[in-house]
Amino acid sequence: MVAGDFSTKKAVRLFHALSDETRLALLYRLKEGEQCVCELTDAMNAAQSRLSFHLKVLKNAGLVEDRREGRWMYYSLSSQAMEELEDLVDSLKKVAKSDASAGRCC
Amino acid sequence: MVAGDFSTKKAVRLFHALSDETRLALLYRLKEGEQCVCELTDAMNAAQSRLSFHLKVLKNAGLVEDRREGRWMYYSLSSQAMEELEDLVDSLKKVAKSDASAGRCC
DNA sequence: ACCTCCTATCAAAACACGTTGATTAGTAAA
DNA sequence: TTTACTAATCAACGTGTTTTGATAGGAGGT
Repeated sequence: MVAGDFSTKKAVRLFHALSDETRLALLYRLKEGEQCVCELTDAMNAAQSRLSFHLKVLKNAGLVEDRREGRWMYYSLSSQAMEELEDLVDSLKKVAKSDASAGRCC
Repeated sequence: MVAGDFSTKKAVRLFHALSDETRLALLYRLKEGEQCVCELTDAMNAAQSRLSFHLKVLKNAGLVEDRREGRWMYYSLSSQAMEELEDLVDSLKKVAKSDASAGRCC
């Protein structure tokens, strides 16, 4: 366990999903609201299979949710994931600033 | 630009550094305070060159700082990086929740 | 100077990841 | 049913990352 409710694996999946330019760009687009894949491919000028791949990574990390409407798939940010991300960063941040290992080490 | 003061590349580097079990374990150990590489290799039962590699990744991302004292290298968390990380997550989190794309898309 | 200790760096191998273009699946309209 | 459209999946390729064991550098001690 890394902290609180998080398994290390989940934390790794979350951070990995965030560690890519294309995926960050997708997330920032989705901040504007729900969008379908075709809107995203148009706006980002990217191959459909490429975005499909990245959206899947984001979905597996829990960062986005999808919804079908007719032929279209709509993606949106998961606000729950954002909370989790914040918690995770908090758990990293809370450093006791307990100055240090007073003794010699090795 | 992804947000505020961050270049996308910097954000990617930061998240990439965080997206690995070994590196997260290192960070959580360093929360207890500054430690030298030998303490970390002992505690984590890991090859020295492996940790050296991961500590370098963390350092390049700005997440840790190092300090030489005699033969030992001491690593510690960078509280500045933690602030930056928090800002970055904030910039992702602030979703207007502006409901959505009213119109048809494609 | 020599030896020992701690750590960084290197090259090679193993592995994981992202891109591409083609195919498949599912939906809707004609 | 046939056709058109949107999106997911697949395999192949190229690239980047991680691990490993060996080597080199730098600091102290003898």
